[in-house]
Amino acid sequence: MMNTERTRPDPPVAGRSSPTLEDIATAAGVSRSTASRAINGGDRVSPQAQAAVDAAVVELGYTPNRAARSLVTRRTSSIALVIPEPDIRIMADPFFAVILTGITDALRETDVQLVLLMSRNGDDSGRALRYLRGGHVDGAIVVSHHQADPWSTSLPGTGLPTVFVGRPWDAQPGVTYVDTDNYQGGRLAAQHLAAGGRTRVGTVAGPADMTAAADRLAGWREGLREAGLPEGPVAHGDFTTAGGRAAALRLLEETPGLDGVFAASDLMALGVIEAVRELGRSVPEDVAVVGYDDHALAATAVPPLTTVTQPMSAMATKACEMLLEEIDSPGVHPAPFIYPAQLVVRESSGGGQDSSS
Amino acid sequence: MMNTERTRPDPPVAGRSSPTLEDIATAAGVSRSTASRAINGGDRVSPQAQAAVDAAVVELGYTPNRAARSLVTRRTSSIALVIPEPDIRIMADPFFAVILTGITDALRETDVQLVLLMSRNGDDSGRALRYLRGGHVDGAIVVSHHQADPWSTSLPGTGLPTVFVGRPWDAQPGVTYVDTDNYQGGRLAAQHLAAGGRTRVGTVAGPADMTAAADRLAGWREGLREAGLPEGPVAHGDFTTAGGRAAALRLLEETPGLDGVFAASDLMALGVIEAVRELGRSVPEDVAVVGYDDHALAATAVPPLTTVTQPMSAMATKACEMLLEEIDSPGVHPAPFIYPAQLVVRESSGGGQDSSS
DNA sequence: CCACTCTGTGGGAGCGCTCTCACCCGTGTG
DNA sequence: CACACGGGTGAGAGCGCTCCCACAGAGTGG
Repeated sequence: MMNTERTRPDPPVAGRSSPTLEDIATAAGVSRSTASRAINGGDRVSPQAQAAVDAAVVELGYTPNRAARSLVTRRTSSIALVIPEPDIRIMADPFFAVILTGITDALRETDVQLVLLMSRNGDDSGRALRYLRGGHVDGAIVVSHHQADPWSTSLPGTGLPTVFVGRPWDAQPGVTYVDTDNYQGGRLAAQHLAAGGRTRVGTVAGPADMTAAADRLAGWREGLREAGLPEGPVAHGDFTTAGGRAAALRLLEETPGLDGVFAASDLMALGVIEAVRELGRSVPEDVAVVGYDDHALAATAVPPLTTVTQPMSAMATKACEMLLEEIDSPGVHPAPFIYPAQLVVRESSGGGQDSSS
Repeated sequence: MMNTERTRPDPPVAGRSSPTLEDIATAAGVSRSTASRAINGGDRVSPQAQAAVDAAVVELGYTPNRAARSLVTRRTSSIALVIPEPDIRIMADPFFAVILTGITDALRETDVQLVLLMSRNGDDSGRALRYLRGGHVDGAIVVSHHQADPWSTSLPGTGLPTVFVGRPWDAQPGVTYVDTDNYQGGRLAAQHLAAGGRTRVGTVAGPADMTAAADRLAGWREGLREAGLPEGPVAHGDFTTAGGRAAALRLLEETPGLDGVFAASDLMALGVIEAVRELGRSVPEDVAVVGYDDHALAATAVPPLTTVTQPMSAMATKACEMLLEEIDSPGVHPAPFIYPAQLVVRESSGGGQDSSS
């Protein structure tokens, strides 16, 4: 009646003394070896033995002790997600939760756990690096790679399977990554603006030290060249709305006659729209705006944002699958996987009659 | 044939054969026992031995094998962050990254790792529960607790140290949690609106199955009562902008004369503002709006949002600290920690001349 | 009929660590 | 001078698991 909670006789901390493999073996009337085989996908196990072990597992509520298993297999059944901390603060909104769900999806059917590794600039990345080297995880997914980050250079050398989300700088052959075709995305934006009759266009690019930003900018320039348009002004933002707004203000001050702006992220595009309005001009009538990401906010923005898709969740899932593959067959380095870029036309570029409002 | 599986001399996967404690001991000229003592905060170790071991550790780049240590100590040096997956998709923006950084801050000086555990509704929470029970982590932080979630009832019984961020339903005495004074926050919102001369007020409450939402609503009602205002209409949203907008439209349809709305989150408040404008009315002139969270977006919204602060990052840090404490001294259950609510007055409620724009 | 293979099984070693225990030295005490 | 005492140390026993190896028995083939 008092529900005495057992007053804690056993291990004071995590994991009240749970049944061991030995217990299972005894209960099933087999040896520890056979029990182990039965539990680990039973090769060379008779149906009776298998059934007995299965029953014992259920009855005793057995969970293999990861530490013990890990000690001998030298596998940890966990992978790390590495994120530079400044990024999470800044890019939190569009990026992070989506990546996480993507990874979780890929991990759902495995028993692999996700360990989060946030690294600050400088010293702290040494800490993270040491952790990764220490064999505490079987592999790593690295996200949001800046030029100054040590990951792309120091991680592949350690032999730790690593997959980058977004092409890292100086990607050595053999380095695995997942990305979208940012170059093509930038090109599509330019083509779209040109096709809409815009002639004085500029761009709010992303941080110059990220490949995604650099590629989008390069593609954008190429697209303009192809369309016979002048290159136009470039301002850099930090992928946030505030940064986009500030960059757009610089752009519009420099080139007041601008009639089209390509922002390298949807959040920045939102900032661009703000800026344009603050200057008493309208979107898309006076200035067409194209974003990037196809973030959830893009469709509901006012006006709805024309944007280039970037299937973040799918990319994360893919990255995770590639990592698991690389872990399972070491030495194999899957080729980079690049998702095609795709333009979603909505009203912010003046080209959309698809959704009325 | 060529690539015969066994040509690989050392562990094929993570953790290329790193030095063991034995290696350190040999290098330092002491026994394994002494090396172990020296490494683990050396009690009863002579200065010379300590120095020799320290030097060996640095020289060989030794990292203790967590699995081996964990096997004998029955500690894993990792904690879980449990998040219901639907939440992360919905509440991603304001919530998640901030909590994560808060936890990371608390963990920075420890060697404790964060394992992410996303649980779907239903079956999957069983999976997560089994993992938590399995002794794979030393403790858990549970976030965004809905009434239907099994955590508050099933986790405390397992003896696994657990801290909730946000008071769980049916919080038993002894259950540890961190929260803000949501009741007081709701009350402040009501008082503020009343003080601003608003008389026909309504609220866009959060999901009825979350304590934070329920408490804010209860506080709001109490505040109205105190101010002598009628209770006014209530609509429920899901904490998102779109949900807030929809709820506000219902509210304004039901009570067209509304001159003040309290939204239980900033995102919903943004949706309320949208809705008000769609109906051709203005904020704050026609309708005053108060949000909740003091999200980054609140300050930069147009108009800047009056809101109640909720120090999410600090709460997460605190929760993590309490968890570590509970892990270190089992049996001790820190009392719930409640942050006070605080109103930040900006322009959306018509009360703010603080920030011009 | 004696090799063999091949399936199913159990014994045992050992992964790298912590922790108990016994031991060796000082030094202090009766 | 014998004794206890306690700081510093090393040997050894596992923690729970996987995996190698040996071995029994049932088929195959020469």
